[in-house]
Amino acid sequence: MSAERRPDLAAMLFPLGRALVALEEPILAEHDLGMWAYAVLAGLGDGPVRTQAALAEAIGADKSRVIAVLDDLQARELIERRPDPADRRVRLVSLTPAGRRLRDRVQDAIQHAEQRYLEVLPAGDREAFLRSLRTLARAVRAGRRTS
Amino acid sequence: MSAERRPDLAAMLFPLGRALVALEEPILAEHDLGMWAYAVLAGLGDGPVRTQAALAEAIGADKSRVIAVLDDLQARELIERRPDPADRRVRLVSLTPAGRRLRDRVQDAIQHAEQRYLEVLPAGDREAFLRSLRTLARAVRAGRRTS
DNA sequence: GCGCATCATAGGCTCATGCTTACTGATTCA
DNA sequence: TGAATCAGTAAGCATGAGCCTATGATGCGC
Repeated sequence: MSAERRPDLAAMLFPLGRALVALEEPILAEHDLGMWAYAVLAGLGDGPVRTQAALAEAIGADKSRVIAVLDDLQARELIERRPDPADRRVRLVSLTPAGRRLRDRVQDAIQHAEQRYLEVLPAGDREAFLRSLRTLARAVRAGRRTS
Repeated sequence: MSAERRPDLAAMLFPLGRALVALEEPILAEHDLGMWAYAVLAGLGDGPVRTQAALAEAIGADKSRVIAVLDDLQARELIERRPDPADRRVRLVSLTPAGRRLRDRVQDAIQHAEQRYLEVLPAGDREAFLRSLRTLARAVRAGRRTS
């Protein structure tokens, strides 16, 4: 047991991630949302409003790539983009009520679908798994900042 | 607690995966290995020999994309590619002793680096997390086959 | 007021990926 | 024997991601 030969983390995480994304795709397609669009909606949920560059970085997207997504979401009245009265260089991005509703609906559907995967885990492990994932995700975000 | 608002699994898995890959890259570069090359070396470890198409599918790569990788690994005498005497259409791919040594060395280095991430988890959760990951990764592989 | 930094935006460039087609040699089956 | 199938190989194409630069508008320190 000294040298437990487990597969590398990345070797297990990536197929899992791909499978999860494949799970999300049909759900997002139903609501005419792309991955990035959904990432924006979900990312806006955490904080109330923010600046666009920060939003892009928060969801791990390229600054220039997010703009087209925001344009589309704005045209569909799912988000609002207003110039900050305090600093008119930045745009305050916020969810509209419709955007909030859509995000909730999609997120519910996705998390319901995810249950199918989580069900293969014993209840105790499932708890610990989700807790660990959140801890690690937070650590990654923190690491990005300091490095 | 009825509606626990956790982030979607994919939203946590993907940044983690990216961070893990970023962790591996410098280690692989030290040994002149690309991601796919390492995936092949690691993938060959499980079974003793196999057919190329099966290998490609096992590591989630495209059949045509793997060939160049195999060519390179073979040129460096890390793998062996021999026609199967039983069915001369297929090539039996196997690690050479040098290939096995390299894979072990790299895998040790990678898993050592991964510890830095796992350390943020309490010991009990870490166990459950790794166990869950393996279970889920297996479930994904199984799901790919049946669907 | 002037120069420098910052934000949003736009465009382009490169690369890896996934997908597709075609060709060759080998096998299997009718 | 002949036809269909299959593994490996090679090449091409479309897509999307990351990255880098430029521009216009604004804010801030000097």
